[in-house]
Amino acid sequence: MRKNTQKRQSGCPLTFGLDTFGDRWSLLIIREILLRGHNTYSEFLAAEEKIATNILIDRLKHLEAENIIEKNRDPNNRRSFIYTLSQKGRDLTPILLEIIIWSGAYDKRDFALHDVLEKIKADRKGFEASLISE
Amino acid sequence: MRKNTQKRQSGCPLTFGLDTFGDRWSLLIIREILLRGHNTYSEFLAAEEKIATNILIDRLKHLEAENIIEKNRDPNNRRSFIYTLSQKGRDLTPILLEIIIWSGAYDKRDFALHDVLEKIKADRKGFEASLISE
DNA sequence: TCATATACCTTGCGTTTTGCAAGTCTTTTG
DNA sequence: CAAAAGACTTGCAAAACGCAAGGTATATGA
Repeated sequence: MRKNTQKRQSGCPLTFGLDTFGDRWSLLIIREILLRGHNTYSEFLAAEEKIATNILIDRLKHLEAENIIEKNRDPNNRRSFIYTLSQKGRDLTPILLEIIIWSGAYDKRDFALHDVLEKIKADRKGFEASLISE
Repeated sequence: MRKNTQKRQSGCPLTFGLDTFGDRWSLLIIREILLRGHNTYSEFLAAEEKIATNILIDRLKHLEAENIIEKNRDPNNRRSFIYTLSQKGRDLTPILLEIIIWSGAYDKRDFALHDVLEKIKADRKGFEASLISE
């Protein structure tokens, strides 16, 4: 497991953000929870980007340590855990939406989350508020 | 140099963004240009995060290949090159500002870019527009 | 109750990326 | 014309990543 991905302690808020969630996987996990309603380890594993199990568990632990996600037992299935976003995690919504908007403008292929982009275009503030408030 | 940091081709706009600028250094280079008016290799090297020379040149080439920055000779000093943001690069402004806002809320230490955060709080839209338009 | 499946991890190992130090090449300056 | 400035390049060790193969609980169906 990565050694806590050394924080650079530069005192810049951009650096702080990048050190906290700025790796190749953290925001994808947050996407799964925030925009797809996925909440379990196995749902995250099934995402189209195919995260490796050791990386996934490392990022889940890291995000939990940063108080961005919370881990609780599933009351209906004792094998399973439910990962949810904290307020700190939900407050990442504007960042995710801005990345989606930017990519929507410059990626001329694709489209997953097409519905999300449509919702953003239709009512950015309302959609954002619905995600941020619990 | 990294092998073009394989794009995951998942068709998700979030993935597209992360593949394009979502590493530990790209946004810091963009910060230097966008928020600090720094435009040269040696200015980037002098940033407080202490990027290594091989990583810096790799990211500059990558961002140039992605048409996010442009490289031109300094007309006043033929040793030097001037890196500037393209429109595509300036359009990353909202993402940077949202990260700064989030970190401003959750990083209870210190502060570089304190002036930037103040400007955002005072007039988010106006400040953002001034950065995005050339 | 016993085999099988589900869900969440851990471990080992080879590959890739990063970080550091040192060196090169060209242009400018005193 | 020697020294400095500016932009890289190279080599090597350390860290992070990615894959495949376990391992440990809990549930489920015969």
